[in-house]
Amino acid sequence: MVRGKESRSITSVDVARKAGVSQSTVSLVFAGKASGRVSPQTQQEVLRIAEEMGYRPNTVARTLRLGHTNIIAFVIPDVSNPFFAAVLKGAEQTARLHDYTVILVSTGEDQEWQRVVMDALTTHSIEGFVLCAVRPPGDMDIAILRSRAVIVDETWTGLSSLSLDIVGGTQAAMRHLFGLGHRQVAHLAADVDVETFRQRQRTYEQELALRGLVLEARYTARAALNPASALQAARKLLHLSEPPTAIFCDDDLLAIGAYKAAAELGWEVPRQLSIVGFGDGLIAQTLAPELTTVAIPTAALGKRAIEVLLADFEVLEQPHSEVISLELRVRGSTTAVAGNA
Amino acid sequence: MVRGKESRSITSVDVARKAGVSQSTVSLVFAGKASGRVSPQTQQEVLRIAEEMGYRPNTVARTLRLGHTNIIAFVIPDVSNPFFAAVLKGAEQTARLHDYTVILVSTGEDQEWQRVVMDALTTHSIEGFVLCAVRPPGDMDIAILRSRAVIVDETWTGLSSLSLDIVGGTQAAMRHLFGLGHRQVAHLAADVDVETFRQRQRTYEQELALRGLVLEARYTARAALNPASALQAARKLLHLSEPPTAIFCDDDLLAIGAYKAAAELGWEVPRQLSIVGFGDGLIAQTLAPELTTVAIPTAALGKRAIEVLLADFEVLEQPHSEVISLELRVRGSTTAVAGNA
DNA sequence: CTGAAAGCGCTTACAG
DNA sequence: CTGAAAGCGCTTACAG
Repeated sequence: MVRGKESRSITSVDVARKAGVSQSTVSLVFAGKASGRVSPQTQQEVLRIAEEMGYRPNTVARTLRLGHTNIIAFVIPDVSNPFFAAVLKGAEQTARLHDYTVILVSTGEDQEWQRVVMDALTTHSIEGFVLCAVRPPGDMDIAILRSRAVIVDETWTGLSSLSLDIVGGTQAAMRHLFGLGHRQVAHLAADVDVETFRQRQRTYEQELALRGLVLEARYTARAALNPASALQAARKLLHLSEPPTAIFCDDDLLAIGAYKAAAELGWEVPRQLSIVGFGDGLIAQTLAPELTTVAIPTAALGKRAIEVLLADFEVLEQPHSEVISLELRVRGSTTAVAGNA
Repeated sequence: MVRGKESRSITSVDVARKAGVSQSTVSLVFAGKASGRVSPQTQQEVLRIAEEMGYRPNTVARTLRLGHTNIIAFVIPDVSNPFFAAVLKGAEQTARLHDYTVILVSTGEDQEWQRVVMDALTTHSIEGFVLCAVRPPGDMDIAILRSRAVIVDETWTGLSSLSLDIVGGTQAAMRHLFGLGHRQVAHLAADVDVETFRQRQRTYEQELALRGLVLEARYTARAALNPASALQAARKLLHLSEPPTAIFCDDDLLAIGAYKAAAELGWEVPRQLSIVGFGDGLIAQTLAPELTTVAIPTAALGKRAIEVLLADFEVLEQPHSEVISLELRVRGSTTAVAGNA
C-alpha cells in the first residue's frame, strides 16, 4: 500500500499454504459462501490461521473481480455549510446499514469538480452518486449517470430526484409574515445559481403578487452563503429610505447577516424587524432570539437519498421523483408588525 | 459497476483492438509513460480512439496492480460539528493538489468505528488516515498504522501528531478574564474523553491556582457538544448562589448554551456575564455579541495534516510531532467585571 | 518504437 | 467437501 516500504501483506494464498488448504477454500470461507461447501472443521481452522496471521481480504482485488465497489459519493458544494453535514449524517448511517461507504466530495466554488466526478465515475471506483444541491456538469453525458445518481434539492432530466417542497415552505414563511401584518417584506436571497434558490425567488414574488403587493427590486438583496456577505446585503435593505419590517432569508446562514445588520442599527429582533430563515440547523438555535425558519428534515433527506439510490441500482426503471414537504417552525424572530413602518 | 445490468464498460483492450495496437501501448499512453516509447502519431491515434469510445482507465485494476490507492480517510467524531468541516476543507484542498482523494469517516457516538477503520485499513483500500480528535481504538495494533496515520488535536505513541497548543490557548483565555478583573470564572467543560479537553481542564485549574484562587467543583459543569446539553449545564452555573462573572467554554458550541442561559435570566452579555469560547468558526460570528474565543486555524491544520501524512508515506523515520499555537480573538463577549458578584 | 506475457489478489464456475 | 484454473483490467519488465 505504502510507497517506499513494500511490506508485502498477507494474502489468501499465504493463509491457504499455512492451513494446508487451497486458496479457493480460504476465499469461500471469507466470502461467507462456505456453508455446505467447506467442512465446519476446515472453516474453523482457516479462520483461526487467518486471525493468527492477521489476514484481511483485499477489497481492491475483490472489487476488480466483482465489478462493483461499495462506495457512494456524496457531492456537495461546500463542506462548511452545516446543512450538508446534517444531510450527510443521515446518508452515512443508512449507507452503512447496507454495507456501503459514503465518501464526501466537496466541489468548492470552482466548477472544476466536473473533472473529479467524471473521473471518479468513469473510473469505476464509485458506484453511485448523491448530488446534494449541485447539478451535473453541463458537458456531462447523463447516460453515464443514469440509475447511478440521485439528485437532492434539485432536479435533472433523467435522474432520480429528491426535491424539497421549496414552494410550500416559502409560502408558509411568507403567509406567516403576512398574517402578522407585514407588508414590507424584503428578500435576502442567496446568490447561488441553483434551482432551489430560484424557486424561493419566484415564490416570494408570487406571494407578494397574490396579496396585491408590488414587487420592489430594491427589496431583494443578494449575498453569498456566508455571514459576512449576508451582513453587507442586509445592511443595504435596512438602510433603504423605507426599510422592510420583515426579511425572508433564503438560508439560515443569511439570517445571521440580517441579525447583525439589525444589531448595528440598534434594532430589536423581532420587535422592529422580523426575520425568517430557511434550513433549521444549528444556526437557528444559536441565534438569539431563536430563528423562525422553514425546517428541512436533513437526516431524513440523507436517509431517503441513499434508499432511492440503492433502489435505482436494482431496477433500471424510470427515474424516481419524490417531493419532501417542509414545515415552518415559528420561534422568536418574528412578531406582529409594529410602528416601525 | 452496477448490479443488474452488465453494460460491460470499455477497456484498454477494446481501444487497442480498434486502434490496431497492442493493449500495452494503450496502457503506456494513458499512464503518461509513452514518450520515447510510442510514436507521437500512435499516441495521437490512441487518444483519439479512446476519446471516441469514451474509454476511461479502470482505477481499481490500476490500484490492484500498483499496490496503493490514493485515498486518505479523514476520521472525525461528528460531521455536524462545524470545526471538523473546516479542518476537512483545508485537508481536502491540499490532498487534491497531490492527487489524493480524501474520504470522510465519521465515527459517531458509537465506538464501533474501530471496525470501520480496521476494515478499511487492513483491507488495502485506504492509504492513510488523518485522525481528527479521535484516538485509535484501544485494541488496535498500532504497528499497522505506523507511518500511515497522523493524529490531529491528540497524541498517540508511535503516530505523527499535529497538536494544538491547548495549554497556551487556555492560558490566554484565562489571563484575559483575570485581566478584566474576573475572579469567579466557571468552566463549561466538554464531556468528551479526549486529551484536548482534559488539557483545557488542567490548565483551567492551574491558572486558578496560580492566581491563588480556590478551585470550586461546582464551578465546573459538563456538557455534551451540542447546544441543548450546553444550555442545561450553563443553567446550573448561573443558578448557583454565588454565580460566576465569567465562563470559559471548552468549545464555541458550548458557548451557545451559555448565551442562552444568560438570556433566560435576562442577563446581558458581556455586562453581567463574560463568555469565552474555543474554536472560532461560524458560531463565533453568529452569536451576538460576537464571541471572544481561542481561534484554531482550521484550514491550516487540515493542510498541515495532509503534508505530514504524505511526508510519512515517503520516509519511515520517527513519527513527526508539531505543535500549533493558538491565538485569543477578543470580541464583544467579554468585558471588565461589574457589580454582578 | 511495439507486443506478448506475467502478475496484482480475489471470485466462481467446473471437475472431481 | 475440496482444488485447479480462468479471468477482472491494469502495469511493467522483457524481448524483439
